[in-house]
Amino acid sequence: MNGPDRTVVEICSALGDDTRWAILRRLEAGAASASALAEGLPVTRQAISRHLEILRGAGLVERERHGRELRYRAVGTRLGAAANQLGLMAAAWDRRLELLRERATSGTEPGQPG
Amino acid sequence: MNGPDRTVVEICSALGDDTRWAILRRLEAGAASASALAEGLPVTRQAISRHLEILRGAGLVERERHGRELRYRAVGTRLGAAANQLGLMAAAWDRRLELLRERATSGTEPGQPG
DNA sequence: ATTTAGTGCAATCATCCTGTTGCACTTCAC
DNA sequence: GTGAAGTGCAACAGGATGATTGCACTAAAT
Repeated sequence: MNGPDRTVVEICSALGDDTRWAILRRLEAGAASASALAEGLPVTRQAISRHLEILRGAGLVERERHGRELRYRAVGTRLGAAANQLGLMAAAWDRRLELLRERATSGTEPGQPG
Repeated sequence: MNGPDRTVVEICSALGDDTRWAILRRLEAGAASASALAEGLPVTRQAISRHLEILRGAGLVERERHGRELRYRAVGTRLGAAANQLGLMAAAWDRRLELLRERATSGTEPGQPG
């Protein structure tokens, strides 16, 4: 658990917005174009298009031409990897806390290194 | 996979910032106060204090009095739950894509519902 | 060729976020 | 009590972000 991948920060940043979650929820029901998404959300097509670019940059979404429209679909690969990494990190944090408690029980004070 | 928990969005938002990652990385090496953290990071103590409040609001960090100082430590419980949820979501997305490919192979076009 | 649907790009605006400085308050040490 | 360390709160500046409008471009349908 050295440092967080750049990708993870990017994914988290992308998932830190309500509108983007709304978009992803729509995409869970099937691929859709920016215009189609705009008809069900309280923002303009251009705003959604921008959000989709961010999601695509984070690897959460891919697009595909279908005639004159671009259909976006949610892709789980990157998100799965990020989730795994976060899970490991969380486990490490909890493990650390357990170790501290064990040492506390054995009477040794675990001061700050540095 | 109905909708994302409010907590997950908050956690993602909290993890979408580089300074906060830097703080968490420090906390992985041991609990520390805002002032102590400020000595190793290129931002002021007040800025760090604000970040710590955000991390605390997301449940990624807890604090504890030690004399006149407040020591913060990373807690994995919430993050673990969020990671799990994200992992399930990612798996669902990939599963959806597989289903589409299966149907495509059997000749049926999976148009958009709606 | 004209119309229509879908998209992209640029400029603009309001808002939020991050970081700063400055000051007041508490608490430990002397 | 005095000084120093640690913290909290408030006001402010700068930059990033989310959303809008307006216009131009491409591709399918008539």
